[in-house]
Amino acid sequence: MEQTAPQKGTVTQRAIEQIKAMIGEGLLEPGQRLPTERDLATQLGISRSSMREAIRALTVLGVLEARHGSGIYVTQLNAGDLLETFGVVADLSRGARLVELMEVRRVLESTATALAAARITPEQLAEVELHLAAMAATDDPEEILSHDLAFHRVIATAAGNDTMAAILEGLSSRTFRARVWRGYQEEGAFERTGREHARIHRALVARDPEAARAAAAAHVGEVEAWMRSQLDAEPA
Amino acid sequence: MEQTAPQKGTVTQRAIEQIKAMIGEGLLEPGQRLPTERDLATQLGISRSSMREAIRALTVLGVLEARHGSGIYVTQLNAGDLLETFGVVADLSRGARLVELMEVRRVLESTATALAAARITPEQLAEVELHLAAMAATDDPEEILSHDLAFHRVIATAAGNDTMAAILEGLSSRTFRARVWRGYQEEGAFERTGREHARIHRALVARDPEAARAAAAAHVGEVEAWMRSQLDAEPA
DNA sequence: AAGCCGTAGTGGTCGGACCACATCTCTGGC
DNA sequence: GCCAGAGATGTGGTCCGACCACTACGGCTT
Repeated sequence: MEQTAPQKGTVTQRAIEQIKAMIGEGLLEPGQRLPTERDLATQLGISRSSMREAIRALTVLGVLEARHGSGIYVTQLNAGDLLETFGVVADLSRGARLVELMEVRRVLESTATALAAARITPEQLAEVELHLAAMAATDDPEEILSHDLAFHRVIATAAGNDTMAAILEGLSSRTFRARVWRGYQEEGAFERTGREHARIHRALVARDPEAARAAAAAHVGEVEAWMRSQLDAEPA
Repeated sequence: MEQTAPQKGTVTQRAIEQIKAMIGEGLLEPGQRLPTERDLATQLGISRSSMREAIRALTVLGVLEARHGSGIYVTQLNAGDLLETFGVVADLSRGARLVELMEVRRVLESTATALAAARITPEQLAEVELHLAAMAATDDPEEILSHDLAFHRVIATAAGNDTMAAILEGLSSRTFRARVWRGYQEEGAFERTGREHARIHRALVARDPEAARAAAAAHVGEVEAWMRSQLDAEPA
């Protein structure tokens, strides 16, 4: 009697764990192509349907990538691939957790900005200035939001920690930011964010990590404080 | 001609987005029971197989929960539920990204410990001391690891930011920590971590946030530095 | 030699059948 | 009358087989 699978959980869950384990043990390298769904199902002794569910699960986690007509591949397992799901959290959060997320962002963003102050390259600094100018040149909220995101993305990248940058990216996902901004910008917070961005930029130019940390913390803290007030106003 | 679905992406992906949107718009409350798989499939005009893949995807993301024989439910959407996937990232990361993750953990853990110093309750402090004593009382690595995790978990909880605590939890997932410790503890780092824990505890007792921040940063920083050296030693 | 086109192979979708489990209902005995 | 047990019902879990949509490759045509 061969009892290779000790019957724990659903077969799909088992398949997920097994594939994860294969990757963890290095049996499957990033970018590598997996056997076909049909073969995988046979190998693990389950039906193709169940195997497909397992693959779909690992796909949304950013571990696998399915290309129609071609095959299933292991992703590069970059921080960005794996942390994409972080955006889901931000999009589904409301009320108190939004504030908590902003607190996390404040901590990480200020650290990232401080690191960037020490490490940013002239090219990256030029890019920062480009987005800064673009924000000042228009009053289209959509465009401003777009450059705002890019502004912080460049800085996060310049910090040199891809993982941290990926997390911050998730905490700034488009729908998330759009939701916050909707009410925020209507209170004349436009020019203030402009000043704050300028202050961050000055700190980067001066290569002053502490000033950069303070400026970034204040910048995110402003939004955080506003959200806190909103939360108190209508605790629904 | 009704073209409700403008044909973008796979039907499964569309189903995932639609359910996510329903939750985002508040049509589905946390804890609420969804229609049956069969009904949902009919409503969205897709097959049950595809719907099941969508449900499975949202299940691994911690958004939905399927109970065999009972139904499908929206989770409480707690930070813990949604950020459980964060552990996957930690488990699948190697080499440089491990160091990056530790850097993120250092930043968040030091902040959380600082917050805890200001907010921790006597009960929580007693729990901290309990794990501290337990770690000193045994030399079984498994048990020490267990209490080490609990030690930091209590502190993270005491910080009052569930989201931050959930992220730190993911960054300390059992398999992740076990992998790091395997080589780490063999270098006489046992007593050092003991001293570091004691230092964190003293800062908490003294309700000194800055001392707590420094102690936590040093604690995580030690491991981080060790990992960096390992990375340089064998850049494979 | 270059481009076209057919074909085999792959993931994507579908429908149906059956199983395992949870829950409620109805029955029977106490 | 009440409670425990057996049954019926409905649910998610698994499997199968078929077909569609797309990609990639190779041979064919020009």
